[in-house]
Amino acid sequence: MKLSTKSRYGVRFMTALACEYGEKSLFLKDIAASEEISGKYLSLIVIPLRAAGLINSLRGANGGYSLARAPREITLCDIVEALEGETCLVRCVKQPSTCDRAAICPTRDTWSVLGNKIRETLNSVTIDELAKIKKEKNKKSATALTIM
Amino acid sequence: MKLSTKSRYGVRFMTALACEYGEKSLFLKDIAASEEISGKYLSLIVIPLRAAGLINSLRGANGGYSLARAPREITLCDIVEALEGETCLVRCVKQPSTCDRAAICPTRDTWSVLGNKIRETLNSVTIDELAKIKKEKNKKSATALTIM
DNA sequence: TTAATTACTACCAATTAGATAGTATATGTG
DNA sequence: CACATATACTATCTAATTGGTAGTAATTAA
Repeated sequence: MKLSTKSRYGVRFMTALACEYGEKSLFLKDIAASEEISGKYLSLIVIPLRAAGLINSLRGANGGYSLARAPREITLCDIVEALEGETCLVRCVKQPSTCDRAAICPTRDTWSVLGNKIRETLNSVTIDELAKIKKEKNKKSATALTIM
Repeated sequence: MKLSTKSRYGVRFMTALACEYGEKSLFLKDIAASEEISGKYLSLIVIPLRAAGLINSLRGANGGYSLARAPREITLCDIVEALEGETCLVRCVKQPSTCDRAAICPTRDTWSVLGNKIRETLNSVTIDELAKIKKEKNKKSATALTIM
């Protein structure tokens, strides 16, 4: 029941892109630097995000990444599912054939419901909101530094 | 985001006990046999359940396990937290000191909310309900066999 | 005393997580 | 065209976790 760093880094990457949506595309290395994440590692995380159609990328000099659609159209569920594979908690929920007890199992329904609720919650948060929070917090910490 | 077999086995163990609550205590090996779980492995899982005060145990001949309180007073959250340690998705939610970005982090609040919702959902299910479902399903599969 | 049961400790194999490294490929610019 | 710079891809590595086995100690009813 731990969220992998892959998902967390992915969300941070996407939020960074969301902050500049419509303005410009960003270099991976810059995001990695400002988020204090290994660039090489982040470059692996980015691949499934592109495969899922969440981001656009441009190679070569002055290339970079940008969101494939509006921040308010991208939820945490999109990101986590792209990176985590399936969000469902136990395999038997989606693939009953993998467990011959599926028909008798009293808990299977419960795991299914729980999985749905988790997806629901993840879907209720868009990176648009996260970007706003990020900008706000950045501003605050900036003025805090100024005062000091 | 996968639920460990430890948690799943633990829930099945507890549900089996709930089915006999007030009637008798059960031997671990019998539960292991009927649930098709390795007895040795299950005997490890049981330890934290006892430590959490969810079950009583009696050693020696005619010993066994029984629930420490009524099935409707035991939720999935009790079991999962006993076995999984903490249900929270990211460490920084409970221990902000482990991440020096906690104050600026825009996603931390989200993980916190998600964790609460998961706990809420887990808490909404008691093993009393699971025991009822289990008894029902067992009955059905029994009659199904008879018909055949 | 003995058989049966839980309690405890140690170990082990396979998988996954979290990276690092190097190379290939594309592209804007001089 | 050449070159600097960026993404794309593949391989590898280490540490932690997962899922499980094995053996022994302690307890208790008969």
